[in-house]
Amino acid sequence: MINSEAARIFSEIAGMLELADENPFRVRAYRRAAMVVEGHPNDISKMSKEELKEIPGIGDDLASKLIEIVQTGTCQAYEEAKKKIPQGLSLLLTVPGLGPKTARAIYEKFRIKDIAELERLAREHRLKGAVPKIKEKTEQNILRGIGLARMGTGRKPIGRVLPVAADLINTLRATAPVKQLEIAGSLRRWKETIGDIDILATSKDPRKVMDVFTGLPRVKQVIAKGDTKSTVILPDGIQADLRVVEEGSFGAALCYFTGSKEHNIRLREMGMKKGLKINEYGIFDKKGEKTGGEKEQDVYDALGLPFIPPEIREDSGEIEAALKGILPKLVRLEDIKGDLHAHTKLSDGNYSIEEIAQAAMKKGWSYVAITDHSKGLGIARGLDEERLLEEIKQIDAINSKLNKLSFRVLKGVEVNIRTDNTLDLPDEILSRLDIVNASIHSGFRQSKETITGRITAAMKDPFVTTLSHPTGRLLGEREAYQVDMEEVLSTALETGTAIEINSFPARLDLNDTAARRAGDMGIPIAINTDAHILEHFNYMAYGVAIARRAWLEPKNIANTLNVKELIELLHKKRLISLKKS
DNA sequence: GCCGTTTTCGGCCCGACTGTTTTCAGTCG
Repeated sequence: MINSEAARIFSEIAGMLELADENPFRVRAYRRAAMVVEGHPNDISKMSKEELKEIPGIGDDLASKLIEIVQTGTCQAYEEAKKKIPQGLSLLLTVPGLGPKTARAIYEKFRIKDIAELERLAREHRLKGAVPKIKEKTEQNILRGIGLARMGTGRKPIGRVLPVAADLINTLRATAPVKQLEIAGSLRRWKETIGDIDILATSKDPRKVMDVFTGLPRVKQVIAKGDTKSTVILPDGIQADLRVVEEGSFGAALCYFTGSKEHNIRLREMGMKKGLKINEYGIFDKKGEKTGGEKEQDVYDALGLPFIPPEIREDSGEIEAALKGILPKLVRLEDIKGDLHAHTKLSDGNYSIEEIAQAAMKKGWSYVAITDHSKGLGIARGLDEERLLEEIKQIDAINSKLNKLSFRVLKGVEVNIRTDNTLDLPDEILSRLDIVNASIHSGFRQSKETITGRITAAMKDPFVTTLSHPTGRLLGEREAYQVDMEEVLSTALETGTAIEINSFPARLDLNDTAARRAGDMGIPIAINTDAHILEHFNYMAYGVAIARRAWLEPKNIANTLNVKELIELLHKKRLISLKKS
């Protein structure tokens, strides 16, 4: 995706300008541009200069640079900055706790080539004394920063962080003298990866809360401990911040610490124009009198805005929509009526069709699709024609038993898209199924054209109802395969094929930006769990969160429909192809 | 570098914590 590439270039330019001691506001302009380009729902390579300039934070100059990047893959300013700033110096910035000032001071003295060299210098205490303002403690901090960087304190998939955070919240609620306690930060916004856990609390005894927090047995390291704010490292290198505020400030602080930073800056700027000062302590009028801040809604009320759900606080149009009163009515977990992607023990799942049906009913759903793998996926004991026909019979039998319960098991398959563009099972079998999820499980390294060709060919099959995990990525494990998302989406629209948001925490595929694009185009989205064991049905919350981040409403989501409407929608393409032939 | 019914120039969010300092700079969020 060219957007993330352009964002990377801008972000690197920002870092290099900072090292060159450039105007900090110029640095900020590049940083802001990097974020808005990264999060922009449209493909920038398809936008004109005028359209680019419409994006907040992109002016004449940066619009030209974006065009340059689209056309040449890089831009003059980036290449020149790279020539000016030595690589060793840029590398220093990757160490947490080392900022531009210190990095430059160290570099000027030692001309470091890599991090290993920095580590050696710090370990041998050769920084202390040689570089101003570096003493023992700073050397230790540098070594710790290097360690953290190696451990990967980078962003982690939300699926790994959320359970840790939930556990932490429960413990604090039980053991610390807190009144209110909430998760804030990117976790509250359900970003797909999380940098650290932000927790906000109110308490009559903040110091005691700090003591309890930093003293928890699971805390591996205390990075900072103050009267109202502390930072610790938990197992797996997960960082957690806890902050205690006054009760009257809780709402303002919750808003502030939920972010995003860009969203907050917009709110503060709007406040300034109204003569209000908004910070984490509250809302203050011209005289400096506090006018609110106990509830999060106070902040939005002061600005004349409706409440904006945390998932869309990214300054990607939500403030404009709120001003116009056209915020989306985001889909909720309780809007979901069923799951269209689940595996039984006939392929690589662990439970029977009946057990899955029972678990789905317990969730309050009215249908579940059984979609075992097809034969090509030998490793998952994929089903051939014969075994699939047998499974269909079983489902028919179970449905006749369930008839009275107004619950339906849908007959389905997750059919492999083979490397030669064909599907793993013939149409005559697929035509007997309610749900046909097509997906790629091989040839991940093929060219963009080849993969895109395989996917679009599959969607042109009249019996394929859904494209599953469209990019094949596994967060933190495997990159997405190369695929022309724009072409995939337009083919989905033309053929009437739904696209999946796979809720598996390591997948979250489609991601939020692509899903938003798909929703804008009017493509039906299926939020599926891809369950292999019964507990996986709980992952639906992750998929719904991605859909919310993508601004999707119930009407965008196929599995908010009842079973009759659902089948009508997904089988429309079958009827059209019948008429043609 | 961006942005503007107060401005086309002069602003740009701002507070907590740490470490090296005797009053503050650097980093982070």
